[in-house]
Amino acid sequence: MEFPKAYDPQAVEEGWYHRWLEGAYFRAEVDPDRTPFCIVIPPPNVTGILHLGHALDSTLQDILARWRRMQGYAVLWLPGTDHAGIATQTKVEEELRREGLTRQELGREAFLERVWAWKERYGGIIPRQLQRLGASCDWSRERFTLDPGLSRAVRTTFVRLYRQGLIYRGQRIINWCPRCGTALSDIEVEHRELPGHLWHIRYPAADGSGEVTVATTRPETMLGDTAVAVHPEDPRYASLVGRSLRLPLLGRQIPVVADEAVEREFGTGAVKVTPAHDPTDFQIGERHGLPRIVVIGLDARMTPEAGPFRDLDRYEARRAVVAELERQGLLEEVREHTHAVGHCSRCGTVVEPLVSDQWFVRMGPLAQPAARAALTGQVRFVPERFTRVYLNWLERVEDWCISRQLWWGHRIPAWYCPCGETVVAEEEPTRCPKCGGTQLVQDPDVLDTWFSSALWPFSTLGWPEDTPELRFFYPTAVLVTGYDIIFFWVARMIFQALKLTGQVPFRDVLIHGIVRDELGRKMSKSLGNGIDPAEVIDRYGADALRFALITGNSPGNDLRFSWERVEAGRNFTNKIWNAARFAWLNLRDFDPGARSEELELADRWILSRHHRVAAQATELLESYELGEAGRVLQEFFWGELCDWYIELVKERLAGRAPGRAAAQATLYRVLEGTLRLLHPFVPFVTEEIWHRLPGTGESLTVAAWPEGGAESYPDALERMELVQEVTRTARNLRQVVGVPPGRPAQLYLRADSPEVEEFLRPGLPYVRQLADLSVTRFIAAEAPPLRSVSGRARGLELLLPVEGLIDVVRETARLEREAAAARRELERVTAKLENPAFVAKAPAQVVEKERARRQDLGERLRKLEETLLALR
RNA sequence: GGGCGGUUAGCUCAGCGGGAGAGCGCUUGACUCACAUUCAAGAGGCCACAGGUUCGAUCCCUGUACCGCCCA
Repeated sequence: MEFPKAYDPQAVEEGWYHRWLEGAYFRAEVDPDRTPFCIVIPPPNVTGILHLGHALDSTLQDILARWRRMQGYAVLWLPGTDHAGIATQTKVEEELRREGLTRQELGREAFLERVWAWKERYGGIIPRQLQRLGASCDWSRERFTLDPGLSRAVRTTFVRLYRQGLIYRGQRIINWCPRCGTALSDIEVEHRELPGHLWHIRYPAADGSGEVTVATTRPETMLGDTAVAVHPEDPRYASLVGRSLRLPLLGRQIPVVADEAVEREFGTGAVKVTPAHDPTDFQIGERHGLPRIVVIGLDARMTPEAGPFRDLDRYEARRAVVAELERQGLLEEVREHTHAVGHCSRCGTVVEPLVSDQWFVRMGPLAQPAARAALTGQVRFVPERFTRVYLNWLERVEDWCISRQLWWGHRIPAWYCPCGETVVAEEEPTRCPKCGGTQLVQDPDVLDTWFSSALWPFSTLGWPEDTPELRFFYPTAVLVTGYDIIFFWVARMIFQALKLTGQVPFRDVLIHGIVRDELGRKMSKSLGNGIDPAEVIDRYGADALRFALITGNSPGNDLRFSWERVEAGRNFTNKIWNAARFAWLNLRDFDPGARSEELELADRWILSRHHRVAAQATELLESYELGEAGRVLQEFFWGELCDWYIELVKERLAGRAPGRAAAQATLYRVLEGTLRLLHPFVPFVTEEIWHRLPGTGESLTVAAWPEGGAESYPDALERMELVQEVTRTARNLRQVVGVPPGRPAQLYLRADSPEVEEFLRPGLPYVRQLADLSVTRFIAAEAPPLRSVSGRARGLELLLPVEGLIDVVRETARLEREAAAARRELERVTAKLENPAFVAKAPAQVVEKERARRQDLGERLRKLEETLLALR
């Protein structure tokens, strides 16, 4: 077998994914003997492509899934996509437009065939990209929101909620996107602050006695005014309430009403009321029984109700209305004014609030239990602060408009009879239950895509059937998603689950931030700053991308993408590869089954560290601190296993020092165990390496997770810490003196006490080896001074003899810097210890630590001053 | 207007009651028999500001400033 010097992800990733699929390691089975662990993927848009946000989201899920799988849970990570009503339909309509066609010309049936064909063509992209990322989904259970089973779940839900009065059809104000030609829910509207104007318009009294000035940002809607409202406690207008005004331009009489919704400070304190075109006005209209006059149509043009302004576009109408008011002297003033304007979150068009007949979900009765589930901890948000975001939304949520004037989606299961009867049923009714007529016509609209997504955690498991999967895997363990869809999706899943299954859909919700570009901007199509995960994988490998995405940021915060981080990830995978290569070269004659000989200090140290790190990683994963877990493992692998242990065992493995077999056994155990710990984070490189080691099994994906904690040698940990400190100081002295690399140096040690000397003694060969020293020798405290440079480690002094002259000036400066630092520290520590409150109240352990520090600092300072004196 | 997050090394970010950390960048040295996608040594920080709690605050509390996000 070959073991190239550099890791080449291209050469192994695809092959491993295939073998994982062949081995069916990701296949989830209902197994009552094991604990279930289920994650449903947030279904991406079926015809979309994977972006870095998905890559982050999926990596987090994959880490959890792989980790739990290794722990022995029955893991189901269920993949799938949603039909993304507006987005997909829009794409296909664009394609039609290029052919000079519209969907209306094509007709509903033929159009839907086109969309399905489109879905077949592009629907496989995302799953393939997830596979490249290494996602350990159970593809045999892949779902699509328009699958028959999931469609049935949608119909069942609709009918059930309708019968309970939780779904109704009614005339309410909705957000209309004139470009998409459909109603939108409140959260599909993005409010953007835009500069505009505040027009002050005079409305004369009907009887000619005076006038009222109203302020508005949308003068064109005045054509639909059916009242003017003032605050009931506003003394300025108290006498006006109940009187009539004459609406300018159209001349109809409208009343002045008093309503608490009016803000007295805004404009003049009197507002025009257009119930058909403003949500607040709609509510005022409801309270006062005002008529609703629709003056802006679905095409964003003025309706015949607008009289002389009919057929004008809404913005043309605005200009025309303002011009006419001005001509008639009714425009009192115009002020600059910025205000929030709603835009379609899908296409960016300014939405038009207007009254129309739509289907709604009554939110009051559903929101309350959903809030309680979070308050009682049945659903737990991680990080916790997102609970508030969720609760605040539920508190003030309005009824949810679920009908869309689209063709691509779940058709609303409601049929209308000419007799006026509405039939809501799961299956198409043959005749009207009221009049027996057969002229039933189905509602032409479809449901909001999120209506089906809201059922995802249980519809994918077979609901409304009582399937074994549903019974075993539901409620799911954790949902992983971005904070940007807490309202759209998370909240809706929770209230639907509680209503329909009587259970929460998941116990935990792990929220992450969004991935931004290198400049911190949101990635978007219009900016063209998106980065294709496939390109990153091509260049650096999936493991490098995964590692870059999950380290260096904290849960719930946004993450800035950077190629540098990916490069660092790639370097890490290469480091893992090469450490394994070293092991492989040195384990050719190793028998994992053989009894190992006695371990020495370094072996006991690295084993202790390994177990401690395993325990730490497990804890961090349990608390969803995946990035921190990854960081801890990287730090251990690189900073301890490679930089210290492997360097140390080189002598033994090469036969230049005794204890080769123990070194082999330890290296093998620690490396093999750490590969397991790293596998959820970087699955490809670890799997590839694992199979190159002797005595390993079928696949790392199903190898047991090392829980850690077992084997620990506290003395080895402490001793190695001192070895490291002495080594570092010795290396520093070498550098200071300018001993050329490769030329062994001599080092003398002067311990503060015999205990320190004894403690360090077993580690001395390590120091010699690592700092490239020919001799290390303890000398007595009173030994005559040497011509040397000195440094200090805890409890002892290091002396590196100098041949010839040393640069007295430089050395003096260096030592003075050190002495100054030591003095500062000593003062701080002394002040602390002289504070009786500290000694009395701080934990004994802390006080003891400070005392030891004072001791050591005092010693250090004394030695430094001695040396400085000698130099002068 | 309400809420949330951020302000820590040149850059990007971790840490969050007891000696300020990482990656990248920078300086110096080394192609040392796993790795130059590397190794060793080093420079660099009143942890935004002002109060408070505490024996002790980068960390907890209150407020201020600036940046960003969400909701109205």
